[in-house]
Amino acid sequence: MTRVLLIDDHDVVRAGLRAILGSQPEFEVVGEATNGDSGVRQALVLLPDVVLMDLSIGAGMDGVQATRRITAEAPDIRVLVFTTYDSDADIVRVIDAGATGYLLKDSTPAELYAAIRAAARGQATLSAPVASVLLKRMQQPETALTPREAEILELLASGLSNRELSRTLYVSETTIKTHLLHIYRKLGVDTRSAAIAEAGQRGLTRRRG
Amino acid sequence: MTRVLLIDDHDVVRAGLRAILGSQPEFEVVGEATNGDSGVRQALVLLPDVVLMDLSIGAGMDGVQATRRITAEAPDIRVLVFTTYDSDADIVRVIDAGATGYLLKDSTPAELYAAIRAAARGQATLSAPVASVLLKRMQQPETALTPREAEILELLASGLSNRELSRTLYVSETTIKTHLLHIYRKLGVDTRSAAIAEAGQRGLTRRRG
DNA sequence: CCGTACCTCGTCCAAAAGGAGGAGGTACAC
DNA sequence: GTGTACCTCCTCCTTTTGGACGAGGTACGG
Repeated sequence: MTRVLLIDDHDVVRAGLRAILGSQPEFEVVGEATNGDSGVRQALVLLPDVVLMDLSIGAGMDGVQATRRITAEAPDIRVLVFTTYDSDADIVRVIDAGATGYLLKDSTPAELYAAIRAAARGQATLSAPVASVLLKRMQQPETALTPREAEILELLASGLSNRELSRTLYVSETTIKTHLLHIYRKLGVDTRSAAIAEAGQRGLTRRRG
Repeated sequence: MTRVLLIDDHDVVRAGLRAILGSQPEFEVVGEATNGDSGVRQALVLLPDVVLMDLSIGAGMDGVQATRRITAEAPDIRVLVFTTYDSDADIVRVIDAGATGYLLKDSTPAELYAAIRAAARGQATLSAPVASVLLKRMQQPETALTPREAEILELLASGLSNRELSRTLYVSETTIKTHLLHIYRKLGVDTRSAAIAEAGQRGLTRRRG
């Protein structure tokens, strides 16, 4: 029996996961949470085998932070990211945060079962589009953004100035400028506008809402 | 009994909707489709009271086109858009295509029931964030971009500098700057980065090949 | 221990962009 | 004709970015 904790702020998605996992005797949904704080708390109390984590869980602690907390404080819990976007930046950051796998929400039930089983055994699973993003990145290592750079690019793409970036991330404007220059080189551009456009092309942006 | 057709390419979402609607005797899920073509065909055959339509249903006919087809050929069917994004452009386009309502996927079951009941009676429903987008737009009609401004914003969003814009459009940099200032005021921003981000949010950008 | 990658911060300078204000031209509706 | 909306261009000024250095700190694997 594999014990699963759901962290997702969409009622419909949680209901779907309950229905799909409930139809298989090998899985048991032991808890649900709709935000990062509650999710982390429940994970540490319930100690599930696998956490199914949505990355876009709204206000407060986001999915990446929640993943980091859980894997840091309870290394035996496997965090399987289950989300809508294949944002390049998110993948890098959440895997860096300790996630065991990354599934897109258009996965079939069979893929979901397999991924949870694999995660419970500690094996990694990536959705095909996600895997291809990472593979492409391996083949062209010079374009690989570091986690920090990916984070900054994502904020950049939401329209922040250097000053706003520095205050958001609690570092100096100089640091922001340095990161941006590195990002520009890796993206092959020389203005922030082109970097934002390129980020959009590469699907590195996050939608609001 | 309200007969509902689901059009969504996510297994998990369809399972969730089945579970949530199935718990209420007033609703019956009479069919499911995972793409626009199949969805339109089923709608015209099954003649449900309400279609729950995801806008991002991948390749082929998209959600807006499918909505237009269904409402054009079977005006008695109410199309309730049920999707993740509150993209400004999508909302306007799909309502123009004849959708009766627009719900975000983070709606609660109660909101979903109410919206389907309302749609079955022909009444419109909009999620709060969606309604606020439309209201804001109604209240500030001066935010409409002129054709020239829209053209410049689109080029801007591809990363061009003022000089590149001026050369592309055969006008002076001064002219570009003037247009940009007008665009900034209409978009409520004061930097090109924020304007690009805003353009992305409003779906005003074009993807290059 | 050493090398490497990453994140951080600094200076100095040049280029680009933002902002205010004015202004001439066309096209079109009333 | 008058008014309005739009596109075009100008000057003068401040602020922001981009670019080219260097450099200290941490973390990690060989």
